[in-house]
Amino acid sequence: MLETYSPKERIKREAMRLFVEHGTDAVSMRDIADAVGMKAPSLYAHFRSREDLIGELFHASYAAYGRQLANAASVPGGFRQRLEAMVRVACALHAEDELLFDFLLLTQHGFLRQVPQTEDNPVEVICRTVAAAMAAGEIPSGNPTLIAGAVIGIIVQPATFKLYGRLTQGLGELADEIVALCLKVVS
Amino acid sequence: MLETYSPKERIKREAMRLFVEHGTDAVSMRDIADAVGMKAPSLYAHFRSREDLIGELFHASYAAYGRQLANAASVPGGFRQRLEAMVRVACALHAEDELLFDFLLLTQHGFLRQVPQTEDNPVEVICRTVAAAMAAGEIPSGNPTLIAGAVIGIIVQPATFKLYGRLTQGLGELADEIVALCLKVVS
DNA sequence: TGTACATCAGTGAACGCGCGTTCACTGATGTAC
DNA sequence: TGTACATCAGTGAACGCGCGTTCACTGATGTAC
Repeated sequence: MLETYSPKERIKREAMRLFVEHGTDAVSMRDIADAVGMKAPSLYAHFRSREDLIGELFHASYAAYGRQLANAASVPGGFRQRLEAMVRVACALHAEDELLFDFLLLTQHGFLRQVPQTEDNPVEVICRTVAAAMAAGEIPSGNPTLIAGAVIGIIVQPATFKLYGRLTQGLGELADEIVALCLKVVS
Repeated sequence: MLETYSPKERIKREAMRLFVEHGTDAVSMRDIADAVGMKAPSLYAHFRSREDLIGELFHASYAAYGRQLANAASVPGGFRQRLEAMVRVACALHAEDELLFDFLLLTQHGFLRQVPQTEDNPVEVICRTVAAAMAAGEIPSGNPTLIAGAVIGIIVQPATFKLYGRLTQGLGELADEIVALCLKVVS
C-alpha cells in the first residue's frame, strides 16, 4: 500500500512520476502536492525548496547508480568479466525500477554540469575501468573515453527506445544481447 | 557579419544558443530579445508564440537531419557502405554546426513524443536501413531495433561527452573511429 | 525639389496568470498527573 | 477515567515576481505627384 510509505517517500515517488510524464519544468509544486493528496505548503515540511526536491531526487539516485557500477567494476577476473558485470548491473537497474532510470535519463542534462566527478559518478566509473584495461593492454589501444562513450550509448539509447515505445522489451530482457554488443565494441 | 542575416535568422540563432547554454525553460522571450538587441514584443512579428519558435527550431532541424541521413542511406553499395555513409553524415553535421547538434540532443525529450514517424525522422531512417539489411541477410539476424539503437548510441553518447567536455575532439575528428565502432556492432 | 501619404519593423506600457514560497493557524494524537 | 498541555503534519490565504502576450503608438524608409 502507498500509505505504508513515509510522506517524504510518497512525495519523491509521485514527483518522479510526474517529471517523467510531463517534463520537470511542466510540473508545479501544486501538481506534486495534488498527486500525493496534500496541499502545496505541506511539501515544505519535507523539502526546503522545489530545487532541493529535484536535486535530492537526481543526485541521490545518480550516486547510487555509480556505487552499484563501482561494485560491479571490482568483481574478480579480467576486464571482460568486469565489463559484463557492469552492463548487467545497468540492465538490472532498468528492470528493477524503470521509472527511476527514465527519470535520470530525461533530467540528466539539467544536472550533468554540476555533478561531481567523483568515484560515485557512473560515467566516471565506466571511463576509468575502460582506461585501466587499455593501459594494462587487456583491450586494443585507442581513445578510452570514446570506447567508454560507445558502451554507455549502447545501454542508454535502447533505454530511450524503450521509453518512447520503439522497443517493447526492457533492458532486463535484452541484457544478454546488450552485453554481447558492448563486448564487440571493446574488441 | 551578424547584421547581414535576417532578423528571423538572428532570433533563431540566438535563441538556440541560449537554450543550449541554460536549458529551454530557463530562457524567457525577454532573454532572447535582449540577445538579439530587440524588445520582447518584436519577436511576435516573426513567430506566433514562444512554443512556435522552439517548435520551428526543433522540427525543421530534426527533419533536415533525417533527410540528410536518408540521402546517405541511399548510396549505392552494400549495407556496410550505406551505414558508413550515414555515420559520416552524422559526424559531419556535428562538425558543421555543433550548436545545432547540441540543441537537438538537449531538447529531444521535449519533442520526441510528438515527432512524426515519417521518412524524415533520423531514428526511423537508421532503424529501417538496419532492418532491411537484416531481412536481406546482409548482417547476422537479431533484434534490428536494438542494433539500430546501439549505432545511434555510439554516435550520440560521444556527442554528449563532447558537450560536457569529457571529449575534446568533435565527431568530425573522431569519424573514422566511430565508423569502425558501428561496423563492429553490426557484425 | 518638396510635400503628403503608405508601409512596417520595432517599442513602452500594461494585462492576467500561475508560480514558488511564507506564515499564522487547525486539529488530531500522545503524554502527565 | 478525566483534564490540561505539548507536539507536529497539514492547511487557507496571501505575497511578490517574472512570465507570455497584446496593442496603440513611433519613427524611419519608400512612393506618388
